[in-house]
Amino acid sequence: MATIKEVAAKSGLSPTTVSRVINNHPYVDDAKRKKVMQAMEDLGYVPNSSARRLRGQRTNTIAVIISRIVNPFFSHLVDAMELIAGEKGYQLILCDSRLDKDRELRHLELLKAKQVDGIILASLQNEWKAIEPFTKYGPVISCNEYDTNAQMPVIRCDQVYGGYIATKHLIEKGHTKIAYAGGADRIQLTRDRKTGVFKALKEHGLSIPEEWMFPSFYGIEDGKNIFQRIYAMENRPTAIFAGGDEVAAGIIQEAKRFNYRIPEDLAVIGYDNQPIADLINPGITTIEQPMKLMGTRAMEMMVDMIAYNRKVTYKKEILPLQLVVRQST
Amino acid sequence: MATIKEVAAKSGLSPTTVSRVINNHPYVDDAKRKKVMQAMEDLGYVPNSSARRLRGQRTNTIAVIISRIVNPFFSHLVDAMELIAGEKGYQLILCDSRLDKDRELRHLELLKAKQVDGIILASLQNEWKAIEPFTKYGPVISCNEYDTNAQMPVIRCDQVYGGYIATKHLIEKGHTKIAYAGGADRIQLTRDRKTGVFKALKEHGLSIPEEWMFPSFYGIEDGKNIFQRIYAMENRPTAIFAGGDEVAAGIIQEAKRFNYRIPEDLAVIGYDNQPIADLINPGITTIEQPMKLMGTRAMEMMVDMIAYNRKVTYKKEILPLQLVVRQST
DNA sequence: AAGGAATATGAAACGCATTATAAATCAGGA
DNA sequence: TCCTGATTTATAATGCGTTTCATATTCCTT
Repeated sequence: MATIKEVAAKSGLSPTTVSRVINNHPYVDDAKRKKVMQAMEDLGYVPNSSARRLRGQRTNTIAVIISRIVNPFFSHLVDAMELIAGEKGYQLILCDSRLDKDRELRHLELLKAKQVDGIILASLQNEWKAIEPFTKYGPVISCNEYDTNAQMPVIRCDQVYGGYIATKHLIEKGHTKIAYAGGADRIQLTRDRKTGVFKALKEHGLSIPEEWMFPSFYGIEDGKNIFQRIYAMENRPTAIFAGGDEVAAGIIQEAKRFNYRIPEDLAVIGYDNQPIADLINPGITTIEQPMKLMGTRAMEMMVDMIAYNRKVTYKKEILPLQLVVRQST
Repeated sequence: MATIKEVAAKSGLSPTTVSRVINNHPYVDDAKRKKVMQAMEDLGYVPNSSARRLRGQRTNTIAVIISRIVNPFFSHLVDAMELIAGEKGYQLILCDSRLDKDRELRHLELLKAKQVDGIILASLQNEWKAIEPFTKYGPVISCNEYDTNAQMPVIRCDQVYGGYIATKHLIEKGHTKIAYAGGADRIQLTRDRKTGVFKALKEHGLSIPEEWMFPSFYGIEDGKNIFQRIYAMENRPTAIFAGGDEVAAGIIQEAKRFNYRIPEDLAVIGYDNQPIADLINPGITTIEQPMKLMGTRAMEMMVDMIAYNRKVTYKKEILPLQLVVRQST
């Protein structure tokens, strides 16, 4: 309600001086500083954010685009980002692409309108070609998801390695009949995981028959379906690599319903190490992704890029992945 | 980069006309409208959001304050809000109070600085007295959480009823030795649930010894602790009301580790009907809260209040709760 | 004591789009 | 033909802090 002018009038000083007080500039007489503070207090004055943004060409706001906030993986990622953003004095705009290309692009427009200082992409439905034009309006970095030929900084994990150690673990447990249930192949992250899986298999002279490949499956229901399909087979796998703990959980739940023993009849390995992995019985052996760390680093990097006017040329940061062994394998 | 002036120059018209084109005002010659559109296209012009905010005194941004985004209850709530906000042309700022009073108040400051048009409070760590001063700066409504003597609109569920039907269910299953694990009593929602619990008990001449009251427990770990404490007792309850599915899940997991049979040795009822409730074994009997609906209605109400300049005097909206029976009772 | 740096303050310009006001043009009615 | 009202466009004011520039003091330094 009150403006800087009114504060100036009330304290008998100019708007300039009031502004100096607000922004902790030096060169303000102590007595006058106190007068201004008193006037601000009396009027309940708070600087208008829109005016500051317009003048300062900064919004102190960062957008994060994820694909599904109800996925615990993303909520943990966002949780870490929100914490750091707050510490650094930024607001966080939450944008959910809902796995939709156009929604994702619409959210990127925030940068053009200078409504945010930067965007963290933890959803990557579009190709680099579609995203690249936005990068000239401000910093854009990707987090978790990635695209090798994209020219943007990225914080992610080594998915090839993740697929590799998961499969290696199954092989070491004596399995040779391994099935694969991953996400869509159009996503590089998924492709890389698959590469890791096959790398491990190859090293041991193994492979996966077409019948045991289940692409594009995500949720618990999908997991249940997968088990149904396996159950109907004549030649069944003895182990399965699932590209997510939710899918793994679905497989396990359904398997139990059919009195299939886990891991004796079917070993299941998940991915992400989400809370459910430790909750269901048997616990899911899985690949832990450092979501907190990823969110933290991504936000820190973004804040740095904004501060240094994106002259910082971070390339990429690859965070560690590790196997968490529970009872499902 | 480009401003409205440059567009005006390029199209040989005034900023006013360009503005009219942008805002679809009538009274613009068709030929000129096209010229302007062409110029905007050529320059890749997008109106500066900060300038529009300053001039229009509107931000098209709404903040939602929740207490813990990693709690599936809140992520579903936020998911619904984000969807509606997007449909109505608003951005959503995510604020996590992390169960901290001061953090919550700091987030409320967004309204004073006119950084948002309104705030949805799905976290309520502060008393009405502390929140009330903010309401004169813009619409504030509460969602899920509430405070009966707060003078603000609210979208919530009938928690007394929830506690009542949950407990009634346990009693109908033949239990008389019922324990209670809720949240902090300083939260009205929790107090009301407790009131419902005791109402049902009283109707059957039952009560809960002090020893079986576990206040202020929230997560899975808390649930595990609670079981430990029960297990160490001489006189153990045969059923427990947990104020959240996570706590219920923790209790169940730990109980299983000690070969306690659920529900034979200990019946457990949760609250929220979160995904885990259906995932773990045995499935958790719980009280379903309509999170999607709550989020949707809260956002719709907020948008309406902003549109009608909060002359709308919505009072409160109470949404249905219902018992979902699974195997844990 | 004189010159220069450091300190202190205000007037005015600026960031960028919207809007109020004014003015010009044109159609239709008396 | 003159007047009224609808249509079209432009100039200037506005929203509200921050920053530049100019000016005035005070404090050192040699």
